[in-house]
Amino acid sequence: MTGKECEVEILRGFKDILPDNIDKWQFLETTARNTIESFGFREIRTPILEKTQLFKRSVGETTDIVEKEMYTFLDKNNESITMRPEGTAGVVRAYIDNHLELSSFKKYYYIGPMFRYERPQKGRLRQFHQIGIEVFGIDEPAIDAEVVYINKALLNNLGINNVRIEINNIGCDMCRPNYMDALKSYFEEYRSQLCEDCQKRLYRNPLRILDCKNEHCRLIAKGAPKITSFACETCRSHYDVVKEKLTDFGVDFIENPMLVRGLDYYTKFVFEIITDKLGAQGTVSAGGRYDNLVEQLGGKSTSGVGFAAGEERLIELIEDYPKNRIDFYIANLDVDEYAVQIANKLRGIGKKVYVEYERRSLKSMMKRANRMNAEFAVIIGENEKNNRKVMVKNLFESKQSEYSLEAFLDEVK
RNA sequence: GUGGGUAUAGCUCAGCUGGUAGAGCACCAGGUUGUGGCCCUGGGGGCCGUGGGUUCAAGUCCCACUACUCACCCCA
Repeated sequence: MTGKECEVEILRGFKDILPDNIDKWQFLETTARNTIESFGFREIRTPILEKTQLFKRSVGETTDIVEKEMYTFLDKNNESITMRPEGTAGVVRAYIDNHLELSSFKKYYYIGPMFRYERPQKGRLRQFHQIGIEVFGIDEPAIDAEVVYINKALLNNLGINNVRIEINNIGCDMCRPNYMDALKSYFEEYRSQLCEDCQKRLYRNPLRILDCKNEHCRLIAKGAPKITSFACETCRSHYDVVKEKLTDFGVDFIENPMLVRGLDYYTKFVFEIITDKLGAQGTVSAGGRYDNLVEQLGGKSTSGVGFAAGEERLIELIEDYPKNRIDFYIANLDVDEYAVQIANKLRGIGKKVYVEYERRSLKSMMKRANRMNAEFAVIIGENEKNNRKVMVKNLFESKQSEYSLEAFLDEVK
């Protein structure tokens, strides 16, 4: 990009999705809709802008997302508004706002852009896209397992198989504080040996130390107390049943007691789907249960469970997908009216038709037809027009023949 | 916010120890008065990211800035 001629440039961390790439995106999103809807979920669309407070209260005041990654502005009324950094908060807000707890419907999904002000790198952008599902008011552990199952089904339908599913129990308000205390006192003994970041984490969120990539910290973390010995009976049995159901549903998983989620609202069961093909950002999808969030945001106490998958990360993993192409390329040798007449007839029966209006040699038109991967070229000039005929070439089979217009339209029906 | 790498044609990149730009792909045209995919020929297009310095001479060396990229932090 030789800056000069391009004074208008895209923002850092933002990306255009060009037609060359769009087939993949459309495949991803239609596959996601079909898969998720096949489980009885329905789409919900919530605004990109919400009051800043919503995210502070749901995601957590002290998380990095809220502390340094949000696109937050004052609107003309001096109200602080934020571009959504994740999807769950908005859906929960809509659930409460619209009194959806009174509806018998509990299963929602969304697809759309999210915004986080971070340094871009592989698999990470400032505007990125997520596909997520949320289930409200179902406490049975089976639904947790179904959420994971749906996620796995989605990946399978996209042809993505080389992933692992990691799960963990992170406890609830009752038992997590005890566990946090135990972690704190354990790590305090090794304080001087921890990396700089972990020394900070020790007081902010000791759970995160479990997640550290530093080799030495990992060693220390290995000996740290496990949630299993602190989880309350409710959390423990919930988690155990989720595991049973996952097995029943045929979902392979790995238990990872070091698995931690970055958002504050998670409780009990959490999971992550990970690939090793994406560099440092291996998490393709993640989710879990959030039993306090609805109440925390002012709704009636209602449990929740869901996941969010990163579209850009999924895109990188998709290998096979249907390519869009046109059915008919009309090589129009200066007979616009006749060309349009034919094209519209074809469109009327659901065909994709590209009409060439540029005056160029037939040779170059045929080249274009080929590049567009058109199945047929319809060649028409004065001759064809005057005799109400069309010259049709099948570009896949390289066969050509002349038809009367009527016979041709009859043929393609 | 911090660290590493990169910056030459629309795209991917070559350009040795400094002598004033190249390939492949793409695009356009021709080889076929109205016919694609392969092949051949030709063509357009670059103040070599920006600014400064060293030098007779800088794409090439030095400095700064900017952008991109990868990684840390954190996350999908």
